[in-house]
Amino acid sequence: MSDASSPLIVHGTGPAGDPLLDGLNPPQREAVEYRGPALLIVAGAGSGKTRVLTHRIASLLRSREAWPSQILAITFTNKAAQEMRERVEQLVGDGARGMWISTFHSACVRILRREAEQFGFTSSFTIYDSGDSRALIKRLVKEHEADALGLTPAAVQSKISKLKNELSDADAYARTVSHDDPAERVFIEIFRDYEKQLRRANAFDFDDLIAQTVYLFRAFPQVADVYRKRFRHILVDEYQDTNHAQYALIHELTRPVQSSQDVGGGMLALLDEGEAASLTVVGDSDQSIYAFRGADIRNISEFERDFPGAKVVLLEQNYRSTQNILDAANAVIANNFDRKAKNLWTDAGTGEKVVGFTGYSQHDEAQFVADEIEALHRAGAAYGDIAVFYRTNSQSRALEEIFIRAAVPYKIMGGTKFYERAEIKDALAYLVAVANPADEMALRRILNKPKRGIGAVTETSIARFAEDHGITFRDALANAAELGVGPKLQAAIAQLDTVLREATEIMLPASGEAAPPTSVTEGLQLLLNKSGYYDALRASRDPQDEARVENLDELVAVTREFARNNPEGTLLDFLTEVALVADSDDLDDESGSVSLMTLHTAKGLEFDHVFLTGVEEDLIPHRISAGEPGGPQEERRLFYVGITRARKRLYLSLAMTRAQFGEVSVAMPSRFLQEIPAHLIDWRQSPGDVNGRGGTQSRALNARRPASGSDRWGVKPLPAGGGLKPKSTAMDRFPGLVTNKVRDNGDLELAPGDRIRHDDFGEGRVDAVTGEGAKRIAHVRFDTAGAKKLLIKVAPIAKL
DNA sequence: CCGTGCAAAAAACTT
DNA sequence: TTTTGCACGG
Repeated sequence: MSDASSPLIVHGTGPAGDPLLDGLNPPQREAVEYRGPALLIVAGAGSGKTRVLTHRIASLLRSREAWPSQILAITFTNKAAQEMRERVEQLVGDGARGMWISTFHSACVRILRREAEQFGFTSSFTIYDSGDSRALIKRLVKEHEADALGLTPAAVQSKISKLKNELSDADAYARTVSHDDPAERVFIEIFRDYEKQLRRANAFDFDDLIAQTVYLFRAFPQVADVYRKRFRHILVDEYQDTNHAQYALIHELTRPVQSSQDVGGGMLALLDEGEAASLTVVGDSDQSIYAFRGADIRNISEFERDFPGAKVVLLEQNYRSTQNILDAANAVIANNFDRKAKNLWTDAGTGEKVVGFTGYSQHDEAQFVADEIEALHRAGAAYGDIAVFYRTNSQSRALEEIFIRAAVPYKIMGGTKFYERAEIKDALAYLVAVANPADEMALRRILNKPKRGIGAVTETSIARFAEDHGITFRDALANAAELGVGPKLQAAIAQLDTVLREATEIMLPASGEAAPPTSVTEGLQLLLNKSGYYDALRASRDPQDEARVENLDELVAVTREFARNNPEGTLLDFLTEVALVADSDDLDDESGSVSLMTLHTAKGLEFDHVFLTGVEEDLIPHRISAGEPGGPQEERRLFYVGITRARKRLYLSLAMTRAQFGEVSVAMPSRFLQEIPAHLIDWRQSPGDVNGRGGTQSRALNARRPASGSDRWGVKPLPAGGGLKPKSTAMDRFPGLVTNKVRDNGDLELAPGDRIRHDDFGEGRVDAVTGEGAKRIAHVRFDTAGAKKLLIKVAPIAKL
C-alpha cells in the first residue's frame, strides 16, 4: 500500500463545485485525485472508467502538474482513443493538444518512424497486416515444403506471432528447442526467412511494431530516455488485455531516466532527472478476453507486486445497466473460480427481465430478433440504440438475410473488412509500391493486376535480374529491355514502371518540397487509371466487378477525407492510418442502424437494447476453447462482457439446429444459460418448448419431460387455449424458404390497400409503402403474423 | 500464360 | 454454402 505522504497538492478549488469531481462517487474521486508512482483502477463493467480516466487527465493538466505533451494515454482501439480525446477536450478545451492518446500500435509506429534509421530500417517502412503476413508465410511454407511436416501456414503464423509477443525471435527460439525434431528445424528456418524478408522489404508486422520498439529501447538507452523524459504520466486502458511485449514496453517507459542527455525542448526543463514516470492502469480481469492473442492476465493481477507501493482503487458501482442485468452477469461470472470477488451493483432499479428465446433454426432465431427489434422501434427505440452480438462472424449471415427482408436497417462491424477486400488491397499495394519501393510483396502483388501477361516465369526473371545486378526488384522494372523477355512483356513492364514513376512524382516530389494534401487522391487515381485497373474492371462482365469499382471509388473518397482531416498528411501517414484501423473504429455515428458485431468487438461499447445470439454449446463456449487451458473460463468472461453491454434490455437467444458448411446439426443450449437464475429470465420460447425439430416430434418429447413448468429451463406451461399470441413465424413452412437465392420482384407495384401473400407469413394487407426504387418498403398487416415491414424487391411475396 | 472446371477445405476472437 | 487450389487444354 502506498503511504499517504504524497506531497503533491492538488490545485484548484475545494471539493464542492469542482467540475472535475462533481458527480463522482468517492472511489472515482480518489482515482482522479490520487498522486503517486503507480495506480491501479479496478473498474467493473460500466463503472465509469472512461470518465475517471478523462477527468484524471484533465485534473493533471488543470493543476499544471503536466503539460499535454507529457501525457501518454494508451487505449485498445482507435475508436476508444478518439472518444477519450474528445472527452478530454470537452473538459480542458484546447489545452489537450499535444497529448499522445492512441493505441499501442499507433504509438509505436510514431516512435519507430522517428527512430527507424537507428537500426537498419528507413522511416518509410510499411506495415504488414495479418493478411500480408499470411501471404508471405504461405510462400515460405511452400518453399520449405513444410506442409509435409504438418506445418500449415496458419500454425506457423500463430506460432511466430506468439513468440514475438513474448519478445522472442528465431535465434532465441532456436536455442530453446531440440534440433532433432525436423518440424522444429524447418519452423526455425521459416521464421528466420520471414524475419529476413520483412527486413528486406523494410516492413514490420503487427507484432513487430510493439516488439521492435522494445528492442529499440533496450538496445539504445539514450533513445529510450528521450521518451522517458517526455512522458511523465502514462495511462493504460484495458490493462487486463496487454500481452508480454506491451507490458515490457510500459516497463521500459516507466524506468527512471538513465542518462542526462539534453534533448532540447523547453517543456522538459520541468522534470526531475532520474524520476520515473507515473503509471495509471485501468482494467477488469473479468473482462480479459484476448488470451489467444497473448494477453496475460497476470499483468493486472500481479500489478501490485510489479509496482510496489501501488495504490489500488476499486470501482464497483455500475451506472449502465439495470439490476436484473447485473444479477445475471454477476451470477455467470461467479462461476469462474480464480477471481477476486467483485459485485457490480446499481441504484438504477430492477428493470425488465432478461428475455430468452429458442428458435428452431438460426433463421427462426433471426426472425425473432428482427421482430423484436421492430417492436422496440415501434415503442420508440432508435435503431442506433440496438445491437446484436454473436460469437463468430459467420453467424451474421443468417441475421443479415432476415434483416434485409424485414427492412431492418443494420450495419455490420468487422466481418469481411473493407480493407481486406482484394481490390482494396491491390490499390493499397500500388500505393505501397510508391511509398516503400523496397517492399517486394506489394510489387509482386500488382505485377499482374490487371492482367498484363506477367506470370510466374516473368516474375522470376525479374527477381533473378535484380539479384544478378545487385539492384532491387523495383529498379529491375526499369530495365525491361534487358530481362530477356518478349517485346510484349517488355512494353507491359515498362508501362508499369512509368505509371509508378509518375505517381511517385505526384506523391513524393523529387524536388523535396512537401506534396500538396490532395496528392494522395491524385496519385491513387492516376495509378488506378493508367495501370488499366479501372478499365479492366469496367470491361469485365462479372457482376461483382461493378461492386469492386464502387469500393475503389470509396477508397478514393477515403483519401479525400484523409486530406481534409490531415492537411499535412503524407502518403505514409495515410497508409499507416489505413493499416491500423479496425473496422470497429468506424462506428462513429448516430447512423440510425442496428449494430451487428462479434462479442469481442462489443467490448467497451454499450447499448440500450442488446441481443446476444447463438447462446449454444460449441459456439459459446466455443468448441475449440474446450481443449485450451483456461479456455472455458475465458469464454465465460466473453459472455459476461456481452451481458454487461446492455443498459435496459437484454435478450438471450439460441437455435435448436444450426447449419454450418451447408450441414445442419443439432445445437445444445449453452451451459452459461443455466448459470443465470431462472427467475431472471422470461422465456418467450424456452429450449424445452422446441425439443425435436419442428412441431411434429416435439410433442412426444415434451410428454417425456418431467412435469412441465419445473424443468431446469424454468419452462412455464403453455396456456392450453393459446393465450399466447401466435408464434411469430410459421415454422412448418419455414425451413428452406429463407435460404433460397435472393429473389427479385423487379418492379412489383404495391399500394396501400393491396392484399398480398407472403411465403412465410401468409396473407395480409398493405398499410403503406415508403422508400424509393430498390429500397421501397411495404408496411403490411398480416392476418396471423401481425405487422411487418418488407423490402419489396426481395421479399417472397405475391400480389393477390 | 490464361481460363475453366472440379475437388477440397473452411470459419474463433483482433491490433 | 462459399471460397480456394490445382490440373488441364487452348
